[in-house]
Formats: sequence, structure tokens, C-alpha cells
Amino acid sequence: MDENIIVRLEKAGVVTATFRRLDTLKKEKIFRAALGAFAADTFDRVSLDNISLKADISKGSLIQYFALKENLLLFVSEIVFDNYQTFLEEYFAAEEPVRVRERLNQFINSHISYWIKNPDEFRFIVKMIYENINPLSSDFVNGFFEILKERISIIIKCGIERGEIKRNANIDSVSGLILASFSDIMCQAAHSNRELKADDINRRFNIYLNLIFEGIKTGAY
Amino acid sequence: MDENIIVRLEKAGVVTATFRRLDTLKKEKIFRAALGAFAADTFDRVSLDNISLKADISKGSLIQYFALKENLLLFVSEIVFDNYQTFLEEYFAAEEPVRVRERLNQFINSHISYWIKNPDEFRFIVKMIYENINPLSSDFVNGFFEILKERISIIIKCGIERGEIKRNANIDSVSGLILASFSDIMCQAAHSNRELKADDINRRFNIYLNLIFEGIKTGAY
Amino acid sequence: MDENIIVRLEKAGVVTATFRRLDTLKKEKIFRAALGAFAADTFDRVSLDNISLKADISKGSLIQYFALKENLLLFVSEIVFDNYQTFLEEYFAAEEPVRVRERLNQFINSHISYWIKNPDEFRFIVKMIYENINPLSSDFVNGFFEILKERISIIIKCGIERGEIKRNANIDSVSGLILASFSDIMCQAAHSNRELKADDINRRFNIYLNLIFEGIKTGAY
Amino acid sequence: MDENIIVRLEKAGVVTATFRRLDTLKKEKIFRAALGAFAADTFDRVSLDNISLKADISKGSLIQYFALKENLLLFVSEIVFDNYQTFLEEYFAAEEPVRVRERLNQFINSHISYWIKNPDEFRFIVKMIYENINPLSSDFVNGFFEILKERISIIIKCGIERGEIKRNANIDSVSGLILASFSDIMCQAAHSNRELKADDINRRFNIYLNLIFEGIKTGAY
DNA sequence: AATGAATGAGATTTCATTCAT
DNA sequence: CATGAATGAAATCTCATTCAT
Repeated sequence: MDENIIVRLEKAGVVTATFRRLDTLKKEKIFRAALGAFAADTFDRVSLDNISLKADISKGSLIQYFALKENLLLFVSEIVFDNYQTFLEEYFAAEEPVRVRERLNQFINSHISYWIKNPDEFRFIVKMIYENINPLSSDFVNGFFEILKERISIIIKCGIERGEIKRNANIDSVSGLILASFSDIMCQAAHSNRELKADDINRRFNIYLNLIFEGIKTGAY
Repeated sequence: MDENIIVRLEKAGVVTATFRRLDTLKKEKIFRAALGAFAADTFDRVSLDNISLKADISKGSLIQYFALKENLLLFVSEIVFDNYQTFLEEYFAAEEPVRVRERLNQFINSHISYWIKNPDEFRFIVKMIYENINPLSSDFVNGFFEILKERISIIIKCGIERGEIKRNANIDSVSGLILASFSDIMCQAAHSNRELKADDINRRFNIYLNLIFEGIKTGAY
Repeated sequence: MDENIIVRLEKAGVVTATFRRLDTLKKEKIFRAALGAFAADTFDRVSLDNISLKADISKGSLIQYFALKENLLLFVSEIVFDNYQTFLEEYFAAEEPVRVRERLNQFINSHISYWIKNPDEFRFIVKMIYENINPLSSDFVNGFFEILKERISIIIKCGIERGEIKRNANIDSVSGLILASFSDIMCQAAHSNRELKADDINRRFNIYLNLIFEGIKTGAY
Repeated sequence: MDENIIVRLEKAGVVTATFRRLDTLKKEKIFRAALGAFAADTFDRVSLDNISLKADISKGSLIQYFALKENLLLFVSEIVFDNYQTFLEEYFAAEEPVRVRERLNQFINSHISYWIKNPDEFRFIVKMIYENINPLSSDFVNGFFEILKERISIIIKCGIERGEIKRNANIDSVSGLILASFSDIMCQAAHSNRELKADDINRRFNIYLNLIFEGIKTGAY
């Protein structure tokens, strides 16, 4: 939990000073409780009673921290987004340059690990993708896809420069298609109502990648 | 409105006999009212008051027809699904065999027309895709994607047979990737908050199709 | 309870159609319960629970009839105002022309009887006089004083014409002073926390009237 | 701020010893904050948060000084009352004996100045007049009117002795009528929602005084 | 069959007051 | 002594569902 975010959220009126001053562990617990609740159900079906119970605080405290239920969702969104961004940054900082095909494979694998390690975050994102407490969720989802696509674009661009991808390929389109594949698999995994299976997801994504790389047209080779 | 569906739904306890006996026009009106409501907002935010008002019937009648609010959603789902299925059947009945690439293009174009002509149905489907009044919406979405994918599979299979698509291409995978592209574009269109623009959607889909057909790998030709 | 008022209030969105259709006796009961509550305490201290209990209906019904607590107060205000207006009209319809001094005496006496017969209405008006859920209460109070002053003005004017009051007396000022006396006595009576005593109030008002008529300046005779 | 009052209030359990020991300036600041709040709104709508914010102290301190919200109101009442009493005493100490009519005029003028200089106190008194956190406000209002009437009585009595007012005039009644006029004008001024205009108030009061002095009966001269 | 009146469970939110630090 | 975190009671309001007519 990055305290800088809390400070920013306080300025934006999303959390109160009281919340900011809370012990980090307590903040974390509240975040977890709220995340779990919002990941599991529709905004309207999430009840403050439920969250406060899980967070071991009173409903009164919860409202003292966030004033509005909507702010609680906003808070969760920000943290989830930040966590994901951090994950991306750390991943790319440690990434060793390899062939583009392999890089994409590693990229998806790291995501799979991340989702498996953070299942609530995973479900929360999928939930937000189409829930419509607009424009809140729109902003979140757009932001999420934006940073994801940006990274994919970098990989693709590098692939072109290394001569592994066609010179005339449109970076934006290719990234868009890969993102679509990624999103599709992610959502299907979320819908399957079971725990994520890394192998399965990886295999399916690579099948898509193969098709995209090789093309399906006869005589494409 | 296919009365056979109503009979089936009555047996399943989704609608009452009273509803079945209603005039088809009245049924249609209720369907339209409910569809519009469910397409526009989250399940919990849809109110029976609102629907009964739009349908020009009393709330009492509404509940007498469906007993539960959930059943109303179920009813709408079934009709939407059936309408879409009918559209698919009629489309393929009239389809003239052409080259696979062009067939897919026609396929997407016909969908675009369908969505533009039936915007509530379009938004309803998108809404259902991730809303989770489980397992209701899951079933609907799975069913929807299933029949869609089935049709795409047929086209792909034919393309292989005609030698336009690689012989060793896995039909299921290729269909899945195309479906992912399709779904991605559909959802983006729904999220844009403006009316659908046929040209735009078509262009974007064809860009994806091109990539998938040609492949992006260097020397793929 | 004048049903025309209910119709007007429905158009203004103060009461719902459901309430309008209610049995008059039930409406009356609800009015009595709400009047009693608002007469006894501050707006914020009046609870819907309390009123619904007294009116022998559920809280849900109450809210179905008025939607907002504020509307309930609005409703009560209108009825109280109308009742008072009716009282004034009936009084003046039956009034026999007598000397101005005696007319004013009769006027206050009829009011005293009215307040004693309708103690809740009395306390409600006094309460409204300075409660500040503005501009609602302002409107009510202004309206109340307006029709009261209007009647006093008529009496005064007649007194001038009959030569019982100085020709150059300003009708508005004189009415204002008498109204001030009236209001003062009314409020003191309300504050005394005991039931109103007709004789006492009458005597005090007449003392004021005497002073106003005779003047206190030496050699005024 | 008279520290003797604080000592008395402490004995009565209205304020705590902790509060008594506070710096006078701090006490004054708390008084001002609370006065402003209670003058602006209904008792229930005044929040301790708001007051503590304005007073630059914590809510915890506030409650430690007064224990109960009601006590805070009591405290404010006492200070307002004392301030007003001081004003009256100082005014009469400096008053030069003139004709009764003129004295009353000066009396009202001094009040107008006082209210304009202390608008919160003015609004607070008007608010208390009919707000019913009984019997607290009753006591306050009765006390307020009592000392006001007492002063008016003295002036009237003197007027009788000087032969300017009829010998047989009942002092109490005359004072009561003048007080009623006074109160009426004061409340109307408070209700006008604009800042007090000295000239206007003075003119209206003198009109009433004229009527009371001259009488309205024909041939009163 | 159609209506709509009645209900009550449940949601968010406010805020005085308690209490630990 | 000052602080402010924690609480819980109470309030309004929503709305699906029941049921009498």
C-alpha cells in the first residue's frame, strides 16, 4: 500500500484524514475486505455491513474513512491499478531481451502468475470491465487497457526493429489484436468459475499467438 | 415472439400460464419494456415500477406474469437469444458461397446491421457478458458465444476445404481467435457511448482479419 | 378534508395518486397523526416511525403516500391552512355588523374557541412561525398572517368608515399593531405549557385593544 | 466573558472544570463558534464537528468541556443573556432623562444598534424564541423578555410620574403592548432574510408607538 | 385476470458520545 | 489535557413481493 496514493486520494476527497492516519496494516485489511466484496458482486449488492464485518471494524468507522460507498470503490480501484502498474514496472525492469515471440510468452506467463497470486484483484478487474457505475469504471478500465497495450506495443515495436515482425505491420493494430486475445482469455478464465489453471491459459494464449504470427492463409509461408 | 418458447418457459416456471395466454402484442410490449430497462442498467437498478410503466401494465400484473424479477430477466434473455438465433439462421439460409475472407466480411457486416437495427438487444448482450447474477448470465453468455462460434467454425472449415486456409489449421482455435476479435470490437463499440458506426466497426474488424490471415511474422509470405 | 386540495397536491408532487385514492377517513387519520407529531416537535425530531405508528399504517405506506418526509409536512401545512381559512370564511359569513371595538372582541373570541377546539393545529401554527425549514415554513407563516391581517384590515376600514376610528388612521399600521398584539398573546399562550384558558386570553387581548383605542398619552381624551 | 458565570455554570454541571481553566480568549472563541452555529440552524442540525472546526479545537475537547451538546447550548444561552443584560445596564447608566416618547425612541435605537453590531446574538435570540428544546429555550426566552419588559416598565412608570402618560394607565399592560410591538418588529426583521436596516425598523416602531400614544379612537384628542 | 395498496427487510448515512493514547 | 479513532443507534428511503378486491 503506497502511502502517496492515500495522500493523493485524501486531497481528492476520496478518503478522509482519519483513514490516512490509520496503521498501514489496518488500511491493508480494509482494502482486502473491500476488494474481495467488490470482486465478488455488483456494486449495489456489496453492502457496507459485509465489508466492515470482514475488515473487523464497525460500519461507522468505514463511513468515517470514506464518507460514501462510491469512494470505497474508488479507493479500491486506485490501489488495484497501482499494484498492477507496479507489477508491470517490476516485470519490465527485470525482463531480459529475447525474441519477440518468446517475450510475449513470458509476458503472458507473468500475468498468469500475477492473477493466480492475486485472484481478487483479477476478478475485480474483470468485474470492472463492464460494470457501469459510469464513468468511474470506464476510467478504470480504459486506464488498465491503456497501460497494458502500451507495453505490448513496445514489445511489438522491438520485434519489428529486430526484423522478427513484418516491417509494414501496424503496431497499434497488432497490439490491439493481441490485447483482444489476452482479454478474451482472461474473461473466459474468470467466467469458468474455477480457479485459474496456468498451463491451460498459457497454452490457449500461445495458440492464438501462433495463429497471429504465422497467419492462416494458405501459402502464407 | 415465438409462442413455443413461452410454452417452454411456462413449464420451466419462468412465466405463468396467465402470461402465456396474453395477446402476443402485449407480450411483445412487455418484452420491449423489460429489454430496454435491463439493457440500460444493472439488474439491481432496474425497477419493476419502471418496466410496468413503460409496458403500460400494472406492477401487480408484472409480478403475476413472472413471479420473480429474476424470471423477467430470464424471459428477456431467452427471447433475445432466440431472436439472435433466428437472425443467424436467416442469414445463413440466404448466404451465397464466396471466398472465406469475403464471407467473414459479410458475416460481420450483417451483424453490424443487426446491432444497429436492434440497439437494445446489442446493449443487453454486452451487459450480460459480465454482469453476474450467476449462473443466469453465464449460461446466456456461453450460449451466445457458442452459436456464434459454431457459425464461424463452419465458415473456417469451408475455407480449409476450399484450400483458402491452411490445411493443418485448428478450426476451433481459429474460430476462437476470430471470435475474440469480434467480441473485442463489439465491446469497445458498446463502451464508446455513442451510436454505432458501421464503417468504423467494419474497418477495424477487417484490419484484425488481415493480420490473422496474413500473419505478422517476417517472411510469412 | 377537502379532496380538491389533495388533487392539487398530487399535481404538485406532494402526495401520490395512491394517497389520493385512500379512504377519506384514513387520510384524516394520517393527517391527525402527522399534525400531532409536527405540532409537538422540531422537524428533525419528528420520526416517520412515530407517525406511522400513530396512524396505524406501516412506514412503507407512509413513504409510498408522500415519498419525502418534507412532503408530509407540506401536506399538513396545506390542510391546516385550508382549515383555518374555512374557519375564517364561515366566521365572517355569519358575522353581524356591530361596532368595531366589539367586532374585534368577537373576532378574538372566535379564534380562542377555534384554538381550544383544535389544539394541535394551534401548536402547529405557532411552531411553524419560527421553525426554519425555509422557505417552506416562511411561506406558510406569511400566508397565515396575510389572511389574518386582511380580515383585521377589513374590520378597521369599516371602523373608519363608520366614524369610530380616526379618519387619518393608516389601516395597514393599525392592523399591524393589532396583529402584533394578537400574535404576542397567541405565542405566550402556546408557551405557557398549559391548556389555553379562554377568559384569560380574552382579557389580555382586550386590555391591549383598550390601550390601542384610547391611547396612553395624557390628555388624549 | 464574565468568569463568574463560568464558575456558576461549572457548579450547575453545564461546563467542566477543564473548561473553566481555559484561557479566556479560547473560551470566547468557542462561544463565538457555537453561537454562530446555533444562530444559523436548528439544534439538531448543528453538528459538533462544525463547531469544533470553527473553534479550532478538536471534537474531543468540545465534549470534554461540555459533556453534552445540550450543555453547549445552555452555555451559549447564558453568555448571550449576560451580554444583553450588560448592554441594558450600560445603556441605562448612560441614559439622560428625556420625555418618555423620546426615551422609548432612544431605547429602540440602541437595540437596533446592538443587534446590528451583534447579528449572531440577534438571530440566536429569535431562534430560541420558539425553538423547543424545552424547557431550556422557554427559560431563556422568558428571562429575556422579563428583563426587557422590566426596563420598559421603568420608562413607562417614569412617564406616568412626569404626567406624560395617563395616570390610570396600567404599567404592566402598557409595557406588554410595547414589548409585543417590539417583538413583532424584531421577528419580522429576522425573517426578512436580509441585513437589518436601522432606519426601516426605527420608522416602523415609531408608527406603532404613535398609535399607542395617540390612540385610534375618534375624538381621542 | 388485473390492479394497486400494504408491507418489511435492508441499504446508506449522520453524528453524539465513549474511550484509549 | 488534548486528541481523534471507534462506535452504534437512529433516521430516511427503496423496492420486490404479498394479497385483497
